[in-house]
Amino acid sequence: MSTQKRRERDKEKMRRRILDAAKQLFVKDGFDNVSLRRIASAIEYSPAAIYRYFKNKREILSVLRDEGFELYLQRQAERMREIPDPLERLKESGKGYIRFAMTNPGYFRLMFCTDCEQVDLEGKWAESSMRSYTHFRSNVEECLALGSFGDIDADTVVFSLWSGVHGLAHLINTGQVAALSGGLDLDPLLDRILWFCMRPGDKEHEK
Amino acid sequence: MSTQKRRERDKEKMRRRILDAAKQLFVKDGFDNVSLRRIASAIEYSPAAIYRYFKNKREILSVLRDEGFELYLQRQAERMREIPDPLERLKESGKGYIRFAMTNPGYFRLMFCTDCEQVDLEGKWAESSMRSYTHFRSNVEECLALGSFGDIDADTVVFSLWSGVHGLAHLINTGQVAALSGGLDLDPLLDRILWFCMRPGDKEHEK
DNA sequence: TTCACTTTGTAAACACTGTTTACCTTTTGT
DNA sequence: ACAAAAGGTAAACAGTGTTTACAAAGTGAA
Repeated sequence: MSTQKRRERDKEKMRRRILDAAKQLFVKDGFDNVSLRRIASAIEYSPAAIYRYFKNKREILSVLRDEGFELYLQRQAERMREIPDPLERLKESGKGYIRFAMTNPGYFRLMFCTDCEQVDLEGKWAESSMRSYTHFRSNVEECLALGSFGDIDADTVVFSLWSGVHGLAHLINTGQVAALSGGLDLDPLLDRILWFCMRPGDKEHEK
Repeated sequence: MSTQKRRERDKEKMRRRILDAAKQLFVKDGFDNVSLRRIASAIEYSPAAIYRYFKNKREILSVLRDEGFELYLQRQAERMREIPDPLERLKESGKGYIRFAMTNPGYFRLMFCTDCEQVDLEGKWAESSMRSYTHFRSNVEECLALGSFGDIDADTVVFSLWSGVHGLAHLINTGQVAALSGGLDLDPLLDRILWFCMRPGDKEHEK
């Protein structure tokens, strides 16, 4: 009867325990520096037990990544609802991306910096990240409709801004900005960078 | 007498053999997926032999990274010498960066995507990458002197452009652009992106 | 209750990893 | 000729992800 449902709940509970333990460790020490034995001992089970719930270590990463995107997307969406102006909203979402990378460096790396192969189990690059991308893209298209960037196609703007924000986050994350900016106050610099990336373009396409 | 010098040359030759084998493997399969035993068997020595020439695996990476930067810098410098206009030169160096990332994905990751900790042996983030940065920065400053980006500080432009180009390279490298651009012709898109990133800014600082 | 069957957990093994140790041979400078 | 140093290695150490064989417990039906 309901035995089966209870067992399914139990199974889900166990998966959660594994995911929580793994997330904590991955975020702290990085995917490659966490062994299954450490995850196992964190939840006080044997290493082999984990394989009853996940087919391998990569699948754990994959699920965590998806959950992370879901959470990130939700928080982002909340904040963005309060900003009616598309361009202002675009800037703010860029700031959110950077803020996320700085406050959760481990999680950021998990979500945005692991290559497709490493996480991709069934040949489809997680669709949660796809949804994040779609949100961003429609925001850009709003701006374009208002003429914020002049006469230019969406793809160019989308990938330019995405690259800019992502690259900045990545450079901060790997410690390269800190190594080269030389004790500069980072926060106002970030604002200026975002402002620069999203500065208005020419109304006329040259040449 | 000259015995000592010959021995030093021999030692250097052996280091080269190790570096060459390691580079080939690292570039093909990634740092973490290459074992010392594979490097060792590639040069037909025992694994332990390598430790007579490098203190550990990370040091091999560190040296390769440095050499890579040296080479990259040299090639870049050659090309750039032929372009007198600073802004045009800046765009071209961005293209060089992307081209490098696309034609040598493994090497790109080795050089630009390994975090400081992983390669940093003596607490100093390799100075060869620093020189690359200095080159780029002075190019930006030339452009600023000509008013190419309006009235704005160097740091903002430097980090904006660096982020943009680096981020794009990284997104291409991890397969995310391919996954999302959906069969678009990449090459002309790249041109448009670079053109967009380096579009002229306002002459007047708003607000 | 008894019985087959599935589920859940584990110890042990497998084939790896980076690195260190002890030891041997060869080369060196005196 | 001889002590010292250098170059190379097999074996071991402690670790990795994963699989296997097996035991215990829970389940549903006779």
